[in-house]
Amino acid sequence: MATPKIEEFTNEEIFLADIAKALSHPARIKIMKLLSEMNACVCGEIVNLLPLAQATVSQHLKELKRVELIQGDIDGPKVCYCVNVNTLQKITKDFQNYFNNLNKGEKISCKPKMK
Amino acid sequence: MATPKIEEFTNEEIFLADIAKALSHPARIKIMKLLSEMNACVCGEIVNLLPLAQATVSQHLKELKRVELIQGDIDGPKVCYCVNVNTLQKITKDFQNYFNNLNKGEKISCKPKMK
DNA sequence: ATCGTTCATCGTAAATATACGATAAAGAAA
DNA sequence: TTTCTTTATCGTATATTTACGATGAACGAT
Repeated sequence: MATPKIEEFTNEEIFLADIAKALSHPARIKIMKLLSEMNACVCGEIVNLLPLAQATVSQHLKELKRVELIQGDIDGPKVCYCVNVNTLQKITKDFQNYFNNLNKGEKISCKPKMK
Repeated sequence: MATPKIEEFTNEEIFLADIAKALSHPARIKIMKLLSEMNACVCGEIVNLLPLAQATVSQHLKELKRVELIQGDIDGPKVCYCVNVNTLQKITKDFQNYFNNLNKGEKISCKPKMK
């Protein structure tokens, strides 16, 4: 046993996984797209653009807010959502980095007889 | 109700979400990193580099295999895993595209008085 | 043939995620 | 005020995920 069993994940690994989790549902992928196309959008409009009930969409918005990918601005009885530009730029950079590093490997694949 | 309720998600939305799901756990983020750094790696080595039991790691490897981010080559009693370069290149491009489009918006944030 | 190693799968427990109707809260409109 | 609209939250059902020990299958070594 040359390599000692590792004890924890790094903060970076946890962070990237958490962002990936926030984007791991088609509804949330779409909400991000919608908000960036429309710059901002009230909740009700988003609900109409998704094949889901209002309560469910509200949950998905909450998950995106959790990682600060979006923010909501209360506007009378409505809530206007928009992309959080700071977070978006950070994760864009972080994932570009991550993918770039993944692509750096020598790409010597094992024999391709897949299990 | 100007916008008719949408019925389904697009294949692209489903695909991106599915890849994000495959990367939504620190162990799987790390496995991809390890495999790309080492080019290839037998399962047992991966188990030693993660704070998880062998059965659990095997499950995570299965999830990465499901979306074809990695492949396994049976080598006697061992299994040698490596990154699937084709898939990696595809998703790198797809996510770069997705993030680029997200960043294209006019970035007029709603008033930042958050909920 | 038997044994040890390696890894996937099974069984299972606990936690988390997804979905929706119902309700509550908050403001606009009457 | 009363009512309507909008949205978050509650309650709840179901499904999926995560984790691990135990077992089984495949192979190399003895």
